[in-house]
Amino acid sequence: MTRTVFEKSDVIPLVTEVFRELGYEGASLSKITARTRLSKGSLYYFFPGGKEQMVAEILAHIDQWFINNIFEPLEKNEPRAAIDHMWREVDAYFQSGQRICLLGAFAMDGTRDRFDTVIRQYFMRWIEALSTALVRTGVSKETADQISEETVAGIQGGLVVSRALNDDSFFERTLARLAQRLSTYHYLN
Amino acid sequence: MTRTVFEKSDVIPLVTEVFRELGYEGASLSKITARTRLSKGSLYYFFPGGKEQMVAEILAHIDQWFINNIFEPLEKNEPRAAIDHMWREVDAYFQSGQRICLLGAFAMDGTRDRFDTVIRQYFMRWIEALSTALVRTGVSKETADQISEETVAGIQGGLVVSRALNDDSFFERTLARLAQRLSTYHYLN
DNA sequence: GTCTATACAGTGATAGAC
DNA sequence: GTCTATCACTGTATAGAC
Repeated sequence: MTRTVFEKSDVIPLVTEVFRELGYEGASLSKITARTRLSKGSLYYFFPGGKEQMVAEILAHIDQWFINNIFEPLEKNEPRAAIDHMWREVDAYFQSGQRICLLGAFAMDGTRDRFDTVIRQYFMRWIEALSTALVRTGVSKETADQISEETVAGIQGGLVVSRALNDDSFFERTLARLAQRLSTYHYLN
Repeated sequence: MTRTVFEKSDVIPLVTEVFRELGYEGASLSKITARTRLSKGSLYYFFPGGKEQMVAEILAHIDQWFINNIFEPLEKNEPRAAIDHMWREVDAYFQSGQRICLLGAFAMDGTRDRFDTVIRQYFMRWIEALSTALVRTGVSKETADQISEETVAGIQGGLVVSRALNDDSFFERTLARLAQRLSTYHYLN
């Protein structure tokens, strides 16, 4: 009889996948226990606040990952390199479209109201960080804002349609087109 | 004491709004009865198959609306006029971003598996209908497919981010940019 | 075609043993 | 830090009166 002992940092990725697959309301405690192999007791040990706390911590965790791996590089590093880096990270993170964006998905249903602030901040910072990088390549603020909005929305749309069609190649093509278009702006400068 | 008597065609739009706001799992029968002012008894009279049947009929209804108002015009009418018409209808239908796309939202969670076929067909037909119209303006098949994928994904992404930011103007800007970009293709021909 | 009453499974959450 | 047992409540669905 094996007994696995976890700490919270092990648990979060496990629970995250369940919410990603089933959504906030769809991820019932029994579904979560079944898929994580953790009992309700253990779950409430880590998250005394229940589902709401789980998701709050999951979203904070995802947000932090994007800050570290995408937003801050865009804000601070050499902009063209940071943009290239963003495309690689985005493709890897979303597993070529097989993984959805939890913050985007939660924006679409009643869950949004609960996690309003994190969701808004995440998208605002992504758009602003990308715009900042573009401005540093010499693109005008107005153009940079426009193309950043278009790019971030394009990624989300790619995830939606790719999943709707059940076709990973759709997401790949979308990323390639967006990256191509973005580069036509910053290569000019 | 007033008593309102409905037929199914009256009920579907009412129920649709509830699923749009709350998602499949979030829209419990008690939430639906509260918001539509119809009792469970009445609901099961119209939809003996329960929630699953409700959503199946809702999605079929939405799909049919898009076929009549957007897809068939794109496939049959003068292409540039049909594309202009599409932009107006899309903006009106999604109420400038305040209304989400149910088929897109359902693609993002566990609901997708239940309504797999309708969801896939809807997006495939939209992309193909738009591509067909573009080809008829003289754009090459390859370019038309590309720009159609980009446009449909862009609309979905606009809805996601607009709602995430809680900012209708984001959706409006997204539509304007996509329409502008699309026109640069078919105006050339 | 409307409704209320009811069944009973599944829900989030807690207590307490190990 | 793990678990099972149990709680009150909400979930979907049905029956039957009007």
